[in-house]
Amino acid sequence: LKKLFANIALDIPIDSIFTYEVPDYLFDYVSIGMRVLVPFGNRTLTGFVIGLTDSTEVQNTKQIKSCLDSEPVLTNEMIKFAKFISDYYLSNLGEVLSLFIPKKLSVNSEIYFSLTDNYIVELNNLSKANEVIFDIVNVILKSKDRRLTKKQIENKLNQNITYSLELLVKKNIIQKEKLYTKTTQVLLVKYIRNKTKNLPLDDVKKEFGIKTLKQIELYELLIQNKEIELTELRKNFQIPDSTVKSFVNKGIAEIFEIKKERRPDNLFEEEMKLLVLNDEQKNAVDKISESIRKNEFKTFLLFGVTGSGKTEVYIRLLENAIKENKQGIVLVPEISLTPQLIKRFKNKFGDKIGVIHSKLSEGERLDTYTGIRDGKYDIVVGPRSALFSPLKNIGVIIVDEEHDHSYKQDNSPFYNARDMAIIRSKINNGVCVLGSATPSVESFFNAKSKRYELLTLKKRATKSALPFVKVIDLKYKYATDGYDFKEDIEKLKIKFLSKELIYSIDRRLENKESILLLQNRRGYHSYIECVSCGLVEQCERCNISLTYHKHIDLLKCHLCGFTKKRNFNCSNCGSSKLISSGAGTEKIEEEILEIFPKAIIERMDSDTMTSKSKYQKVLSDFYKAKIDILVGTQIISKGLDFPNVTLVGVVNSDIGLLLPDFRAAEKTFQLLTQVSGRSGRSDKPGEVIIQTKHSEYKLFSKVIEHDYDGFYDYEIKLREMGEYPPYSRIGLIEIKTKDFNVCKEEANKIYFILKKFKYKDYLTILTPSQPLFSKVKDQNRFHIIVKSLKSNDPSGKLLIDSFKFVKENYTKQKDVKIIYDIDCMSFL
DNA sequence: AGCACGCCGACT
DNA sequence: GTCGGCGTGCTC
Repeated sequence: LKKLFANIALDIPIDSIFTYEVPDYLFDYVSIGMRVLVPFGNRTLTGFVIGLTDSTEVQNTKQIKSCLDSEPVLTNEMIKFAKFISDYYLSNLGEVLSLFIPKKLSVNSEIYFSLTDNYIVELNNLSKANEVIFDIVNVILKSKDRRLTKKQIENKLNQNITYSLELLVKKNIIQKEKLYTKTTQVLLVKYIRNKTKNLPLDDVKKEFGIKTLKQIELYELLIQNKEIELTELRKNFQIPDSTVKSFVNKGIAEIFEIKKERRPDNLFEEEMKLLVLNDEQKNAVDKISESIRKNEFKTFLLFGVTGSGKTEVYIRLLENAIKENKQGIVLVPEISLTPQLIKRFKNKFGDKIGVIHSKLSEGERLDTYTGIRDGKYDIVVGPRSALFSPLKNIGVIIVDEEHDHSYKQDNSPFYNARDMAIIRSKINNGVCVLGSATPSVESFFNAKSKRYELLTLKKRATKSALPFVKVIDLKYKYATDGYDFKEDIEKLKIKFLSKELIYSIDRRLENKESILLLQNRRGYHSYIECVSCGLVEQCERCNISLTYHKHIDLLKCHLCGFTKKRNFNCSNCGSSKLISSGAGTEKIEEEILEIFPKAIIERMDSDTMTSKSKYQKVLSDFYKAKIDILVGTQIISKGLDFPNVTLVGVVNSDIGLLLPDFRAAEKTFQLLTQVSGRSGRSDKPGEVIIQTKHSEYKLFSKVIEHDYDGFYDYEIKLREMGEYPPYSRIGLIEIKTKDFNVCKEEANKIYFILKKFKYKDYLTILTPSQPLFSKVKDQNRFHIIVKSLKSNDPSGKLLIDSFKFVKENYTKQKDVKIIYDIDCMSFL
């Protein structure tokens, strides 16, 4: 008798594929790309079928329990793509494959504990019962379905209960049951319709004996409408359920269900503008569209200054792709996934576009997913996760703001969606378009070396000029004395705003123009220092000072979220002489309000933008010029297009500039250029005022001149000298554990394993070091950085193999966490 | 990652 | 003997 085996990838952190036997009844049913339920230890897990064979070396294979899909949810293309990611980023294949499927669609088993029917009797029989036993019984009794998992009980009682639980099971007081996790379901909406072939009311009265007012009302409604939603009957027509029920019982009407798609609504309104492309835009659209038409894999770098109309180019490209019966993905950084951008795409593509973002409900997520899979949408817009959309015929993948660091996932799998967009395009013989006003040094290097085709948009689409940028060095801020103010601001204790900036704000307010103020730091004061002993209040769990947040009157850790009350005396020496320094958005908002008490000011940072609607409201109000000044973190720097903004102020551009990161200058240049681009987008000329204490840095003069090329030329030389990307790949191994010495020891062990790697001489392996945040959430951290020159190792294979070598040879100690991060973005 | 199993030590 | 805390090793 012939047997069939399936290779199954599971979403668990084990680097292995498992082999299961396919039972007879699934023989003709199971195929590659389907999800199946498999027994795993004493659990049941959802796995992906990635291969079928008729023989196996594996002994004692178990059988697949059931098949979850009637047709594959993963295509060969997706599996191939996932294999690449799994190999490149050293992550488990099942973990990568699960990126293609909404989490809540996976079925897993969970063991629940509930009370037996005669638990009271058995409890009394118990020779000696301790407190824990009663606690467990009580907790289960109080729970919703009278059943809980072990973890849930442990969380409620705050103690380990393994033994007592097993004892209770043995004594027949508690029983175990295996239940499956609930998956998100399709939404079915109930409708009612006439069953009497629209008999006139009088006949129905006679035949079915209806008489009450509500019944007559309902019948009239049924004649007027083919079908009505039940909730509508209740809400809009006040017809009670009992009336509906009586109709069903009498056979006058019937109830049926229709699948309803949950679509998130969009509050932002913007008129649809008819835009004519300029020559540069037209050229870009033509060139890229041609490659799309020819099924030619190619990567383009669309380098367009802020306001040059990149979005319009994207829209035309997608239009052309649809004409060729192809589909497209648009990746955007999460924070620029604004209602404004979505609205623009929706104006153009209407119902053909699916939007994904982090604030979708589970139901909305599922419906968007099935919509994409069933071919309802041709375009998907979303953050990095949208790269895994189940489109069948991808012609183009667009990565907007390709330089943005949010494309890199900061937990496993550590993929960079920008780089993987290129890979997925290649697999699909499609085109990848990287767009930015401030391309990453890596991408621009690739364009210059002809790996990508460079397309440049130098002109602003609206013909408005680029804003006038001025850098003010706060070391010499009194040089700007002599302005004539209506109120004497000398009397106010203004610490963070230069007179020049204040003066400009004043002018804009007078002209009823809007102002954007960037302060890339949350909170009120960044730290509190004791004058007597110099102690800075630190987080108890992290190696970072605490930030004071005035609106909640608490000190907050920006790494772990820990909060504590503010002390008025130094916790070290007891001195009451404490000084606060450094300003966050809260403090800036307050200073502005002191100077301009009549101005309408909103603050936008992750503390205030707690909900989607709040975010939409502020944006919408700012667009309609109901807000004069918007103060915010980098959340405000990208993608927003507000015609009334004529002044952008950067309160402190040194935040981030002085960090020990080879990309610090690049990041600052990008942030300043991006935020500058928000100014003067319509006919009114824009102005930008940048405050710094380090105007001697090269990047400032390049921001003033809007000279990306100049900045690049300067920066690329530093990269070459330091053997940094794009000349090399950087891999990071992070070792995390509670105990400092253990952490150091393990880091050294791994370092010495790396030193035994066969091709170690081709790599630069740096000795283990403590990162800037050497402790986070009570975990000490060590970093080992490995650089691999692309001239030696073009595909990165050597670097990846060296990490694989560590994985194979390092035996993990308990509680030590190891992270392998290829092409890491940050070393902090 | 879970989970079982088994060893050990503390406490009646 | 009872109870709870870990460490170890396995999962097709």
